[in-house]
Amino acid sequence: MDDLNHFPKSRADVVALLREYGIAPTIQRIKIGEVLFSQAHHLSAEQVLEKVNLEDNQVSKATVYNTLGLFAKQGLVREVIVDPSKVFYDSNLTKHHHLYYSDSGKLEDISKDKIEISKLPELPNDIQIEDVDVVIRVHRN
Amino acid sequence: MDDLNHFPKSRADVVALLREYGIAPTIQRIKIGEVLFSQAHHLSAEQVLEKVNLEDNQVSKATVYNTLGLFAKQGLVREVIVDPSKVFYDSNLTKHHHLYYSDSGKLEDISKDKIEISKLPELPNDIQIEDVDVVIRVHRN
DNA sequence: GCTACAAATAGACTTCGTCTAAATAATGGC
DNA sequence: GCCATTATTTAGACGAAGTCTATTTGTAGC
Repeated sequence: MDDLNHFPKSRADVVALLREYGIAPTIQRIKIGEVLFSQAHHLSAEQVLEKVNLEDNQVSKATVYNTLGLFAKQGLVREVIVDPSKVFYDSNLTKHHHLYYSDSGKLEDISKDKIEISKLPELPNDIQIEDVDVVIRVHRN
Repeated sequence: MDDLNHFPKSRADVVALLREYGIAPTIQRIKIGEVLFSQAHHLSAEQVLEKVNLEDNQVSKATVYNTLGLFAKQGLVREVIVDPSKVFYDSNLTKHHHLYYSDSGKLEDISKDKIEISKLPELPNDIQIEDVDVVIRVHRN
């Protein structure tokens, strides 16, 4: 598999990425993908909606929400739940953790090698782990 | 300091707890405290509102939200942000982590000794760490 | 071009949470 | 105790994020 985390991605890259994750590439999905994968960042659904419709109203709210949900389900983006008021969609496909500024609402990545979890609990067999999220909540003095 | 985590707490216990955390014990705050500290659990604001007003309408919505916010600010309860649709208030005062079932929305505690974080990133001096939250997101097969 | 299914749409609606302005305690000074 | 001041509570309007429904549009196979 090629490097999944080069940014920005061309339209063709986005189409390939969608296919790779089993998602039929429609015009709207490609557009949303281009917004997400233009760089490694964290966008709320509302921000995606806004960015997608900068020129003209082209993608509806329902489609943005549906598409982000689909992307997340297929593992193409990661839902980051740190802000009580909205979900962030993270286009960084590599494993990593998060630093959240509760005063400003800003969200930053922490690379995987900066945090080490040396012990995890045992879980029943019928339970699937989706993710182990580490969030360091901070604020400025 | 006495054991902060015996449940259930009497009315007098709740009053003492509020005082200990610098919160003036009003009728409404005591009532909300009694609901929270009747056991170690995770309640949403709406659930607290409902439980507090089982008999009669006694505490308003605004007061419940204000009070939970105040309790959290003073460190009396912990806000747990794992569910995209609502905040949970955790009455377990000891350090611990969380197991979240994304299918059912159920939230469980994981005791501190089951997870070991052996390395954390260095952060600038002007930044205060509020919390290091570890959430294991799982679902049933 | 038909048929059948997948995807997108507008806009109403729900839910959680916040805000405002007014009423009701509680507190300190005397 | 009485007044002035401050803290707390309240009802209900409001806002933001996200969901739902019914309809329309697009697409694939034939």
